[in-house]
Amino acid sequence: MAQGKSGQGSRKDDAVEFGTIEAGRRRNMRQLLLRASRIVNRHVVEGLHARGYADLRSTHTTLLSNIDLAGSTVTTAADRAGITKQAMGRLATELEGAGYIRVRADPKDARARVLLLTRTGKKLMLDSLEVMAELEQRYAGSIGQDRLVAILGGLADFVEGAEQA
Amino acid sequence: MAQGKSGQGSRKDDAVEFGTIEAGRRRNMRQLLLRASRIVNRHVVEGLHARGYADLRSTHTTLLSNIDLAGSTVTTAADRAGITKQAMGRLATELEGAGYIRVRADPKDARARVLLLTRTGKKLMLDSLEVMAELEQRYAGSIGQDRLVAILGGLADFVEGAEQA
DNA sequence: CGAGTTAGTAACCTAAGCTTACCATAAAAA
DNA sequence: TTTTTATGGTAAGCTTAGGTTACTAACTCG
Repeated sequence: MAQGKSGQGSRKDDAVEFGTIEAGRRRNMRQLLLRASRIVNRHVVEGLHARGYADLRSTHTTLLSNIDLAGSTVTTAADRAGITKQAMGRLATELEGAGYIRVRADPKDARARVLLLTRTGKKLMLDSLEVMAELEQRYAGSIGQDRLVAILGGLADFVEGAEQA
Repeated sequence: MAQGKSGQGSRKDDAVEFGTIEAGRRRNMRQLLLRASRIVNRHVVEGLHARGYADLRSTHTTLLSNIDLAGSTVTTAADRAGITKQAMGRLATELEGAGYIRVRADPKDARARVLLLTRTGKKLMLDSLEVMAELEQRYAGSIGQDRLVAILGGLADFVEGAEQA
């Protein structure tokens, strides 16, 4: 609960210590992450649309960036992406319907369905990599390459560290 | 995760250049931000619940961390938070119903509604600041204080820079 | 004073994921 | 070889967090 410091406000209603509030208000980690990811998501969608992928949403890249060229199962991709297999399965259905991936049976496991890129899907993959690369360049130009790298590296470690805990 | 580029690169279907894909696949900014913010959100909720605020969701701190102690209007808080006033208005309704804030008419503007913390709300504010402080300490312990600071500072500049563009 | 702007609300929509429940197959145990 | 348990996947529905459109009431400025 509250930190038991002494100095307090004069009015009854203010009988709570507030020395630290303004400090805490600045750069709230939760809010920064939220806003940053909204910004990036918006930019990714814009970039994709600008390249003619009108039917794609940014989350579709979650599948793309988590399958191997040789093909990956739904569960594997989901694990890598850090989402449930149901969520990944839905992405797969959508991308399959749009012709970007095709789904093959796994010869070693009749339960598994292997996702792999079609020709169109590979083009999409390249384009989406390009979108991200352009965005990162733009961001680097704005806040500095070194700081961007620091963010990405730090975030990667953070995510990795926090997810096994 | 390796699965190098050496697969079946010779088939017709693979006639697209893929040299850069593996590189792009690592540490995707969009995905990192998304996962990191999910993690932090979850931790915030856990921390709040652990302190007895069972009825709160993490987004409620979006209001808390964007109003002044002297009171702020819905629109001001929304602007600071980077969300619409409708969204902030809803948060205000919820927090008012739960007794954490109270809403007063603005003497200078009959349209405006000023949000300010109740006694309980101030306690909540302190507790939520404490939650964040603890989390940040925990994160600093995991990835290092300096890297955490770099992330927060970098993100703050990123958000600021990107939002006016 | 009237035109346009701003604070706020209401109703509905969207995105992205999660939970619970279930089936079919595979792998481990008995 | 059965039985049991774990795993890949799907389905249906829920949750979170926010946005869009549309509107009212009040403010501001020429």
